[in-house]
Amino acid sequence: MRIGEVARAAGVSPSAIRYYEAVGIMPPPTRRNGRRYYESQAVDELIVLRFYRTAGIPIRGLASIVKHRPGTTARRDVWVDVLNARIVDLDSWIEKAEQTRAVLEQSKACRCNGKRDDCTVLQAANAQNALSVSHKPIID
Amino acid sequence: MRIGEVARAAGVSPSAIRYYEAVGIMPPPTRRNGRRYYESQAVDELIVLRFYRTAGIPIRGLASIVKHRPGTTARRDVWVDVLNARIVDLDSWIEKAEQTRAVLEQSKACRCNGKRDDCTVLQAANAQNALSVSHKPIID
DNA sequence: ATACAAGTTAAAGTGCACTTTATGTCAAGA
DNA sequence: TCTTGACATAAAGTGCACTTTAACTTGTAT
Repeated sequence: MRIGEVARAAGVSPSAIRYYEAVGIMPPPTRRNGRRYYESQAVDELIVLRFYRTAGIPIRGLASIVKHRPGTTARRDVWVDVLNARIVDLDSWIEKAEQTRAVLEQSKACRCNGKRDDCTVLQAANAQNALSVSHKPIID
Repeated sequence: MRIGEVARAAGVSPSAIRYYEAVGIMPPPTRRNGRRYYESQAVDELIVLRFYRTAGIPIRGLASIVKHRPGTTARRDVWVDVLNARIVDLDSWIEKAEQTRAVLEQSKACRCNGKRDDCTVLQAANAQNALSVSHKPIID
């Protein structure tokens, strides 16, 4: 299969596939006349990659996760560790998002009309900012 | 107050304040000898801005939300609409994150050893990718 | 023979929200 | 007076994950 067909089958763009190859998370396929030719297995690899990306695992993290994936010369424990790390991140992110949602909801009730001490938004802001542990985006 | 003091009090950087002014979400303060001098109220404004940013509202969205904030010549309904929109976004994001977490958890059990049909990761990937509604990061 | 789709590369562009840098000005304390 | 720190600006840089562009080659159908 050539790159276009693989791309359609896996639901990613050809340029993304080339990019994945360039950064080392997809193995370079065989070439004929300069063109890339893939085994059908490559589609599965890309589907899994897309899954990990959708799950918010950054490209940097994928390098190690791809190496230790089941079905390769793998260390399952390494792979599971990476997944667990991501799950922990997701959990803390969800917690934070729920807090934020609550504060947002609460602040809608603000009727301060410019009076600082009546301002629910400002109170919420102070509360929220106080406990703001920095969180990076987990999913995009 | 000069910019440094305001920045410390609000927990943002001076350069961020200048940036907010440049993009129009902070009003330009008075100047003396070229320097910015702020009223103490500006600290509150910045705390609220920081709160909105932490809640994942992008700069673009802040322009309209700032204009209609309580205590200004505001239209409360516009402001509440923007907050509601963000809450809806957050909700769908949280739902997605929880799904992803579950799929990640489930895929840890994979024992496929290279056999395509036994691969829990691939199955999870297919399931997840099938329902992937595109979600932008809500919080950073 | 020729047109067209699909592939190739390197390099630059995108979007977001700032930060960093380079260069210069201003006010106050020793 | 001199130094220091805080401020000013414009422009470029950062990080991430690709995408887009420009210029070129290849395979296939008519």
